[in-house]
Amino acid sequence: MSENHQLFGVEDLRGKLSERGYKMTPQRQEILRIFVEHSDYHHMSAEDVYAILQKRESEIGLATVYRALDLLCELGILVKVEFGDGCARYELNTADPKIHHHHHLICLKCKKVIEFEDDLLDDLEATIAKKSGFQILNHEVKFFGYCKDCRGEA
Amino acid sequence: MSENHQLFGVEDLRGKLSERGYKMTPQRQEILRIFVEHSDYHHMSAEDVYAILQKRESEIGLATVYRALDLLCELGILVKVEFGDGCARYELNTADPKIHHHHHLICLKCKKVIEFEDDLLDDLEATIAKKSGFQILNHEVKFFGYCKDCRGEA
DNA sequence: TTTTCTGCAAACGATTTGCATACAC
DNA sequence: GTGTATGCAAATCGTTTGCAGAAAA
Repeated sequence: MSENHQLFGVEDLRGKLSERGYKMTPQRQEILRIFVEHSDYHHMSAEDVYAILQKRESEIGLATVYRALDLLCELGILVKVEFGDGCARYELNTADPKIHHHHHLICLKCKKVIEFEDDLLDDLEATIAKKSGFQILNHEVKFFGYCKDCRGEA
Repeated sequence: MSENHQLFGVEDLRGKLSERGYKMTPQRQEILRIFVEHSDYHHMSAEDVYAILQKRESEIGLATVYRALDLLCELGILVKVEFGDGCARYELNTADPKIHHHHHLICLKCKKVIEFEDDLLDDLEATIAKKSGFQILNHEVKFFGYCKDCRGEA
């Protein structure tokens, strides 16, 4: 498990919060810490986070988890992702989105989600910006198909 | 409004259904027809489809709409897309997905969804297939940012 | 005739909200 | 002290499901 300061420190959080008139609370701190500590998992749902909190005998309620996740997204600390299974997941937004973008490979058979660390969308973004006048801040790419283990059976 | 035979005819539907042991029903036919007739809109939600049916004084229930949409996706006739607003949309899957892929540009301010007709992901798919052994059947790309009208105000 | 499909209403699960209290500033 | 945040429970909303009757094969 990584230390807090590696990815996102308490003071970074306090700063971003107060910038926008929000308050620092132990709940928000702890929920963010869960993402930092589990940064190897990627994408956790609100229920996942809540389950971890309960294992720690935390008193934090599910509604607070949802509110904190929303807020952390608004601050650009987390990113919301949806895989089409009816529940949203959240991941740490790494410092420079241009550098660390990754894609999700979703297996239609076993429902596994594989991360693919590579971006290669800069050209496409430039093309789109030029043709449409759209200012792109972020993107989300999902590939659907069969993973190595399932491709034979389908 | 286009004629049925241009995009997807009744007999195509009957064929795909019976291939897999499903039955042709007027409900399924009508729901598909709505997509063909509104192919200029793209992505309609179940509620959108239901609203159109009600305007036509159809007796088709919402549950049937959901079931038909699922089925049409399973048959590869429709494609399900999610924009993160908590309700799924569906679009006609054009005959050859390799040819007609498009991307969605989602404006963070006015929530408008703009279609961008261009793909350019073949190289990326090839790279992923080679590196990960994942067999890609389909992909979904969303870009988040500000549209031409909103980019000044943000 | 047999099986699948439909419509309705009830159930469901993820997320949001109202409210009184507790806490950060 | 003031305004925001919390926890709880209830409400909401999109979607799914159970069931009895209707329709396709």
